[in-house]
Amino acid sequence: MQRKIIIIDDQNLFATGLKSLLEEIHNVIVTKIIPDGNDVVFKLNADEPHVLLLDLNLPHKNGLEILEEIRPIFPNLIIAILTMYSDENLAMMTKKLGANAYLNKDADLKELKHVIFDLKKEDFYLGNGIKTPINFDLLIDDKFSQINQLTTREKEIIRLIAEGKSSSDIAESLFISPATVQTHRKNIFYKLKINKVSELIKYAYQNNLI
Amino acid sequence: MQRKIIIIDDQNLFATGLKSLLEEIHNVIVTKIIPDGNDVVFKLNADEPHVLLLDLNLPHKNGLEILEEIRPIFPNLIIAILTMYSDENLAMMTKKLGANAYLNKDADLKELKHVIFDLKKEDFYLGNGIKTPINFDLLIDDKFSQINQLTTREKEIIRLIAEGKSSSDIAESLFISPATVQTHRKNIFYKLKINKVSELIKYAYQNNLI
DNA sequence: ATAAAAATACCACGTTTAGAGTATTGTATA
DNA sequence: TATACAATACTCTAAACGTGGTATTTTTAT
Repeated sequence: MQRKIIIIDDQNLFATGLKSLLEEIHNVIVTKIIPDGNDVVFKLNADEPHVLLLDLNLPHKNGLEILEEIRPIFPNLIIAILTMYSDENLAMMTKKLGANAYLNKDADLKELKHVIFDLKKEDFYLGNGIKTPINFDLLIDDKFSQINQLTTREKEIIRLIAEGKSSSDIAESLFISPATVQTHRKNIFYKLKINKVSELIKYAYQNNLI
Repeated sequence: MQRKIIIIDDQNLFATGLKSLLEEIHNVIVTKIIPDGNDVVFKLNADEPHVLLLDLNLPHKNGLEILEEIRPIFPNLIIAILTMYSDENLAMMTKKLGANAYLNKDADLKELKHVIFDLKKEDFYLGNGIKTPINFDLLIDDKFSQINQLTTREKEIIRLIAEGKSSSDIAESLFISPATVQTHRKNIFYKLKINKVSELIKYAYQNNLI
């Protein structure tokens, strides 16, 4: 049977290249490439695709948000995350949010074919490139809750720290007291179970906070 | 006339997708996809390609090193950098090393066609997605010399700092005195004209040092 | 309307950095 | 064989950070 696919990816060359590659497969058609998170529900409704290939790193609205938004609306849609991050924890997070597959952009065509033709809506396929974490479910909840525990203000401050600003710099630019920045810092460190700026920035980069 | 292309990119899906896309163009053939920096000279020699599409973010050996290595050996080859980084400074660096184009992976097919068919060996084409820096040549020399000024040990220490290690942690794992680590730290900061760990890590991420 | 969560702000203390020096040893290479 | 560069190591000082508290106000959600 024919499979209709939609790609959500902001890297034009990757998306069009992938489309070209997929359409070499018999019975596969890419009906749309969506470069950002705007009006995704509307665009999916129009095409009634079988499979959605979803990047995480999108401008403004990220893939996790999109996933969270569309999963309840399209319960039968096969949603495959297709990202450059081989992060097991991230993968488990997307599983929690209802994704059906997590693939690295380093994946091969065979894996994609498997995702497109074989997956059922209750399945979760983890790409070959991604190592399953040992502490599995524990880790999931941990990281998942970690990121959700961060408040807007805290994330804002993380970004400023990552830009290379000191506590007093941040205080100035947010018009708050340096002491407050210190408190936020303290809370961030506590929530993320870290204790150095360097770890914070590493965390921020690896978890797409920047 | 026919144009033979080689792609060096470790993201399999991107590379094969791009191949598929390019070969839809009349007279274009992708003769090889190279997933790492090993034996590039040998592999290029065998195919005699007209155009090389080179990613920067490769495992073990990075694109800059490959560029530096092959440019003198293949003076007539059109080398186009194709990367996810829209960093003007990085672009200027590759220009210095003899690249003929710098494209973002967000580029469109028109730009690629231009690169493949129109560029002469003395040209340098800067992709649409990349903003030209104001201080241009100044910046080039600056950043270029900056990165080359870093010694092996210094880069090693940057990586350890970025992993979240303190000076004493690093001292322990390298079997040197904390004072020495401090000295390296000082020199790194001086060379990069920065003064905070956060700036260092930002620099490291943005310049592909991690 | 009220409880919970987020954002604000302070004190106090010890640790770690960043910045400025100086200096010795080993290793290339011109 | 000089000379430069890299790697090593030290002192000292001031500033910034990390860690433990406590406490008030504002916002959000029930």
